[in-house]
Amino acid sequence: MKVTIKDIAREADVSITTVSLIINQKGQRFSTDTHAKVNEAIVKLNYQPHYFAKNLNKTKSKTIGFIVSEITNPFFAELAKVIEDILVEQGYLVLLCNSSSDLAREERYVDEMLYRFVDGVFLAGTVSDNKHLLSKLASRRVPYLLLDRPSDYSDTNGVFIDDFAGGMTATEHLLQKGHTAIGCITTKPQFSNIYQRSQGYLAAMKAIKQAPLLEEAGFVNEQSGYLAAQALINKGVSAIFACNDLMAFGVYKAAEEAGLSVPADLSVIGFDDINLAHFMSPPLTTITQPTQRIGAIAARHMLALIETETVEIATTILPISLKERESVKTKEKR
Amino acid sequence: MKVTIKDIAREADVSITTVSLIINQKGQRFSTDTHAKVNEAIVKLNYQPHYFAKNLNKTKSKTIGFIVSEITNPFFAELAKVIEDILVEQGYLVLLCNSSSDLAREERYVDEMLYRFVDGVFLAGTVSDNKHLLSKLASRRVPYLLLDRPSDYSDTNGVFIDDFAGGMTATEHLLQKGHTAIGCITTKPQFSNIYQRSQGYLAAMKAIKQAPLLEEAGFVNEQSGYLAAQALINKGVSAIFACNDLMAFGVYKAAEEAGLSVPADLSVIGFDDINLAHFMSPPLTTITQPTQRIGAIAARHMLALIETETVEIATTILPISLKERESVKTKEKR
DNA sequence: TTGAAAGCGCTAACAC
DNA sequence: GTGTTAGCGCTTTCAA
Repeated sequence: MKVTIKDIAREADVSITTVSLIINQKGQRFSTDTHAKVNEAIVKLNYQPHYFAKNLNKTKSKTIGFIVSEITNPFFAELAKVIEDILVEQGYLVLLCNSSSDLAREERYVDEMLYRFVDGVFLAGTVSDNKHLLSKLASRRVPYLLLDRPSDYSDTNGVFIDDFAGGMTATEHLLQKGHTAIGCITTKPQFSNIYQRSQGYLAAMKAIKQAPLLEEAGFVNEQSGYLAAQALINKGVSAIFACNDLMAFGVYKAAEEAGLSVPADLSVIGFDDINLAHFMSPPLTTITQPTQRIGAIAARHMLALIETETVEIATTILPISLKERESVKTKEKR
Repeated sequence: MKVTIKDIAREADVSITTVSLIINQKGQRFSTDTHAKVNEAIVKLNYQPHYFAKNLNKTKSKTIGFIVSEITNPFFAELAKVIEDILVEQGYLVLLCNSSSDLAREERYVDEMLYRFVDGVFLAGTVSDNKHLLSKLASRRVPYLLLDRPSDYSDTNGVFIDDFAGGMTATEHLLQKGHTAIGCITTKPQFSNIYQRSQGYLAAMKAIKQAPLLEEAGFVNEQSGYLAAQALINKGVSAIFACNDLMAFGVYKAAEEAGLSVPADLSVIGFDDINLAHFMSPPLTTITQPTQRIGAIAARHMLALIETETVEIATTILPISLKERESVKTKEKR
């Protein structure tokens, strides 16, 4: 059967307390000899601690939950990967769950995670109307960190970017290049951060008194972007700001089908700067999210929250930047 | 503090045995009245079972491990999503871990998963030289299922596709379209399934006595595909078979930089049929993996393995199909 | 129909 | 320096 601490104690001819303390690095007080005997027995019998027994009267598990709205969106996959790398390095295992932006499912995940005594949970791009869910976490005193999309309830720990500024930057870039008939593909206000990007667009358009051409996509994926782009193209835009890179893929497709060449006939700008943006034809000009930094800061912050046991509120907003590639061209005057 | 079974027993004025049995649907023998009392108490006190205590003398955890070689490859993200959807539906939680094709890391994950008493583990696209890892799983009698890439040790449960046939199909399609100078971007033999695709290519080329032009990419991503494509283009190919869709992105880029238009000057065919393939410019002709089916079969198989407690070996090989889009064009005779 | 009590493997307060 | 022992919350055997 399974080797237990008892077997080690018998083998090393000491008490189980001794073994337990030595295993948990709390055995300074024991003689070198005792240490040696115990360690030998552990190796000899190939002892492995028992997860459930070890944690029975603890509330931690060296496991961290990560709920993501859409794992097939490379932006989230890249972010999850960065964070997991750091956390694994620190001895944690990550329970990565895909919610498909379904609030009920997110709550279900939180329940399951709480049941399993996760040490903390990340919520990346999840539904923002999540008061109930967050209060569950809070009442169990489990630290959580929101990523990408803030909650509708302001006082939450999280790492975000300045979406509004990103939207403005993207739009201003297009404006600078001489475009005026600029369309923007946004989404429902519920996807608050993405919606903010289009608010930035609106602000930039308003600043120079240009009429905005906003199109609301159903989801924030390629297909939605494609459909919305068709509508915008019909309205005669010369440039489109897609509120994420995935939707920009859809814009490229709609342009091609309409016989429009990017960027000669239609300029396109995205948002996120996923790895693939560089490999699109033409390479996509986009707003870069500092994914590595977001991940690094988030992981460190989580570790701090877990280890210090303080559930302090701290929000980090990281700056974005414009990444110019080849999908935007100066609009020629006629 | 936490509400325990003891509190319920006191509240309902029965013994803890009674409560335990009723909670675990083993209380047929109790009176309706007793059932009612217990259930009321559970609701009233908002009782939640204690994960660690409940599992203390069990070897299951309603958690399933999923090790994936590269979560940022949409193919794996899509596959993981399909499987997770089914498993969650069945009451399991998935421990999704990204290994970046690092064997040591995969072993580490297996250890951690075993430590946490996962009910089973999926290995998707992981390193095939994994005898040691698999034997750990086997000796603990934890069912596992390989996906995408078989192990170098034949007798493993798994769901795969016919990679060799896929490679042949892709190549034959190019041949049929009149191409003869066909390059193929493969990878190291260690990535056995992807390598098999290029073996299919080689077989198809050999069958009509055409000299193959194989280029080995370092990794199986966009950048590697890009570099390999440059080399192939320099050799004057008129068509390229990229052994996965991600590499095809790199081919598109290399073509563009070389001033070649796809498919007019260069035909390209991929492998996997990720969602994005449809949105590339031009839409990528590729070999379709039946991701939904793979996932469904794998999930069902895993559930069966877990529930029947039999660790039977069964390998499923699913057929692939050619998905014609617009990246392949008939080669004109000069 | 119901309950008492042993025990799962480990931790930690306390005693020596 | 080291060991005894009482739990942690739950399941399960056995007795009533």
